[in-house]
Amino acid sequence: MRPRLESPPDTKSERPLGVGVVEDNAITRQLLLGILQTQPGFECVGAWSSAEEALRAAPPLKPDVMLVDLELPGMSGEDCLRALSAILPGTALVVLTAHDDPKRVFASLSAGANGYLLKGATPEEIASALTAAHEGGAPLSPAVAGLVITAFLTKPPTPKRGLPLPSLSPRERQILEQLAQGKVPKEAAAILSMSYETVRDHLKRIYRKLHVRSRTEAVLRYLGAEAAS
Amino acid sequence: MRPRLESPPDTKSERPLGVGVVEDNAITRQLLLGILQTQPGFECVGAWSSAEEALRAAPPLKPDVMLVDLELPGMSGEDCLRALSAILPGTALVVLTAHDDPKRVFASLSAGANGYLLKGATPEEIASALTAAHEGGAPLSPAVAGLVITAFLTKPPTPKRGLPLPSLSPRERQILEQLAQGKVPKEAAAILSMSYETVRDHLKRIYRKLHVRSRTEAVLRYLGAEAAS
DNA sequence: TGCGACATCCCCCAATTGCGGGAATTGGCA
DNA sequence: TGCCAATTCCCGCAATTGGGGGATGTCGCA
Repeated sequence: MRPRLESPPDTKSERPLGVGVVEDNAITRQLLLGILQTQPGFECVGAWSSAEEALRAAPPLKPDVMLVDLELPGMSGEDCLRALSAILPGTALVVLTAHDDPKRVFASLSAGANGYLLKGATPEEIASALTAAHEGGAPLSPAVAGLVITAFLTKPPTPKRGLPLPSLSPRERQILEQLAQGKVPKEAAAILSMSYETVRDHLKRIYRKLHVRSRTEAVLRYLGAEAAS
Repeated sequence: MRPRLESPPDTKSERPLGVGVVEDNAITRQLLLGILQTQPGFECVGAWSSAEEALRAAPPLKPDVMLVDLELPGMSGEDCLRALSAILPGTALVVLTAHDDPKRVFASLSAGANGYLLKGATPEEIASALTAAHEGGAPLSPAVAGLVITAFLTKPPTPKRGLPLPSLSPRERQILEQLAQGKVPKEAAAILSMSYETVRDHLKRIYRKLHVRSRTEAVLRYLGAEAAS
């Protein structure tokens, strides 16, 4: 699990929030520093261009909040988050990245991120996100929150797949797996980075091999349900 | 998965967002209307003081977004959300309430809410939340997002779905049952002795109620709810 | 007596799906 | 080296699907 910031705010109000920044792009880093100076109530205690540097220098500074980019050279952003949350349990971690890839979002959140913002957030949004994170909240960009909610509401199907499913090639299995997640062929194509036509092609073969004639039936077979026919 | 809000923004950046408000407290309602007038790009198409009134008057107005309070006289806010999302599938629903009770948050989200704001949000936050919701995002107040994330990360095995197929009429269940057996709509119609058109008609309603957009997804939801217990 | 929920059926339309071809590439394997 | 399975993509076509309207009839409730 993940310790969502044990130490609530208690100290709030007066003293400015100590913020640490981990961002490899110099331009962006400067931009963030500028925002922190502009928005009232923040004080940048440090800015680093790599996870390694931040891990070395941040601990003694004990920032209240850290803004972490995910695209870092060397150690990955997720590993950086994991390490930071272990070393600085009282520090809120807010991811700021251009990606809204579900994988990275979930990886970051389970690595200890308290918030997740997409680049494009306004200075005001970044500021209130930092404050909210420090106060125990989880500031998420709407697009990211949508992913989390969807994932949250989409859990029912007992994941006991991996059953027999004879003669299905690995690629065919991957596609079936997506359909079993409720995706439509077009989405599956995008997710697996292949042409929509190719997915349709694999589907033809899947149907023949499983002796079914619709997506729904194929998924039922895949989930091990006993579909009549 | 809910495939939150299928219809992305048709890209209508110019036209102001049509907003509907459901809030029983007159003071708060006026306050919201004032905010909508102050913030650029919004146009209030209606404000109602109860779920019943909103359900009666809103449909023909087809608001782009609706701000819904949870504390309503008569029909509960959650039921109101469920009904609205069924009747106005293209309308984004944003909850605005003082409660951050996990139960209500989850009930609202699985009832079809696209966003969830806590009272105390600033006019700017409300405005950007409405826009984000209309664009397919899920604006959540940080405190609410924290609940969702925690719930998401704290449930490896039994997810515990929201509700066991909310408000499906008996006939609708029979049809879903057939589809879950692998039948195609035509066969289901024959088995249940009704017109193919009627089955299609029920399907439309089932999709709306379950927030899905394909037979496969509906069956997955059905099976997931069955596996409950 | 009117209203709302349910159920039944119909029409239309655009998009998707299922299914039949064809074709090129890759990597084993005999 | 030739064959084959797996993958990738495209074209076309008929049927199905998802969604938008309507319209009718029953039933229970106010």
